[in-house]
Amino acid sequence: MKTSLVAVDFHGQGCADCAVRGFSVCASLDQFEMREFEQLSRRVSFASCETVFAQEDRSSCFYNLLDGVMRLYKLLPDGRRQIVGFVLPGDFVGMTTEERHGFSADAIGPVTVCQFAKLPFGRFADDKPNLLRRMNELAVQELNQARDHMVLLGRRSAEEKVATFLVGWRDRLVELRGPSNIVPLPMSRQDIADYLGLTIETVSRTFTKLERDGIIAILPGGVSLRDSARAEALAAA
Amino acid sequence: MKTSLVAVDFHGQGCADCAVRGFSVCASLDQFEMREFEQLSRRVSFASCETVFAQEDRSSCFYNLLDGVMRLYKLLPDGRRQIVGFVLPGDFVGMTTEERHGFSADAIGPVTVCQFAKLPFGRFADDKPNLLRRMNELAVQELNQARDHMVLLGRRSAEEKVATFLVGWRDRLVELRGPSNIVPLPMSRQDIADYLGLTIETVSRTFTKLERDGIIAILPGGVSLRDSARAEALAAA
DNA sequence: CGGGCGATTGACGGTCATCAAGCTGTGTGG
DNA sequence: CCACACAGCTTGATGACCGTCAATCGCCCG
Repeated sequence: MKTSLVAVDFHGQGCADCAVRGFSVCASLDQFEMREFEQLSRRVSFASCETVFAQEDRSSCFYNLLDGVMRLYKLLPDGRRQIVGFVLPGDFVGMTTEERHGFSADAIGPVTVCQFAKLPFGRFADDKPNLLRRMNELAVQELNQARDHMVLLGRRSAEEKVATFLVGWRDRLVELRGPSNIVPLPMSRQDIADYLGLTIETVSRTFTKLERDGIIAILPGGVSLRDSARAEALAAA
Repeated sequence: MKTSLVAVDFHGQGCADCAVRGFSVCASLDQFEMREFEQLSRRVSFASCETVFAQEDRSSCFYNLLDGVMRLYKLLPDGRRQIVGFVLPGDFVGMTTEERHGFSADAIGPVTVCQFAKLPFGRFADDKPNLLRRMNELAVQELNQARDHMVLLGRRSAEEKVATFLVGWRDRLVELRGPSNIVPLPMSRQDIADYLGLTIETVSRTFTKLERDGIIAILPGGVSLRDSARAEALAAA
């Protein structure tokens, strides 16, 4: 939970060769805007488990994940934790008009982000309807995911929760890296539990049940979807 | 669940005297933009329990609630329901870039909305950064609420859920109608249960428990927060 | 080899869901 | 005015699912 930076590059090393150029916010910018935008950004790396920002921090920056995985979570005063999302490369994080973030973000494994100071970013975006529309699009998309997750948390059984998570996580990785039924799980069982509103023991038991039923195979660092049709059925149910 | 319109007024009867003028999307518009905007909108009323739009409908309109209360919900194929939010006057609903809404909205009691066709609205907004920013603001606000609700659904006990709901609902009504610890509850127990991820029986039992403990008094059509400090403590916990 | 951490498994219990009455208030019709 | 019906809510009895507590396993790394 230290928050020291591990590496800093002022003004990135060019957006042109950025891995997430095509599908993040910046996709909405033209060549010239891009050049200007580049000046606002800064590449920053974090080591595994470092906190990128915390719930109570003043929200002075936005982040665009370039590499690695992050978890976003909220803590109750007594320490209960709810993970509200996992972040993959290309995802835009921290957008808010509030004074403080309202949730924390930390690195699951080493992470590189593209960081923007909120104020100059705001000034830059102010007269760029295409960028504003793109940000709207992203916010609405996240809102839809959030609502889907509410259904999961409020109305689904442990088995459905785990299956839904695995299928959803696979689908996100497929978008990013191409089709495969091998699903790497960089996050811990505790993270999965806190994402699904379960305990670590229930997650573990459910994994083994799914394995016994021939739906998945548990591998070191992930699972394989042996019977993705049945997994998807559980997820849809 | 009929969806017939009850009353229609083409081009509203003026935004100038609109009850929610001050705090909805339109707050970001100047006099001249407003005049143009007025032409895009249309006042529509719905009777109690009518569906304003359904999950699978093509998302052709946005809505601004003028009067009444609505519930937004998602249904699983087997009929389980999760209410993802209650809508009060001034709230903006239906914003999406997707083809279909993804959730349903229906009236709890009679309702009046200000309706916009998506396409002309989009064209109108396209070159109005102030409006786009305002929409961003609203989307981000909703996203924050959604995340708070995830914590509630995933990590809180029945008693905390109910207390949090009552306090939160009171606070929203206070914003709208001024301070009071009388909390009208236009929605049914079933609605509350589906919002909190509980059953109707658990909600009912929890209400009576809170009453026995002197925290609330159950009134016809609502409750009174007798000991709002303790209610808030439960909600914060 | 031994320490340590994360994951798994087992035994047990509590919270909340389920099933089933009963209650209350409101509207209807005689 | 009362009987009746009906819908929404409350209450009770029971049990399942999942949380809790605790022991063990497996693996990595010193």
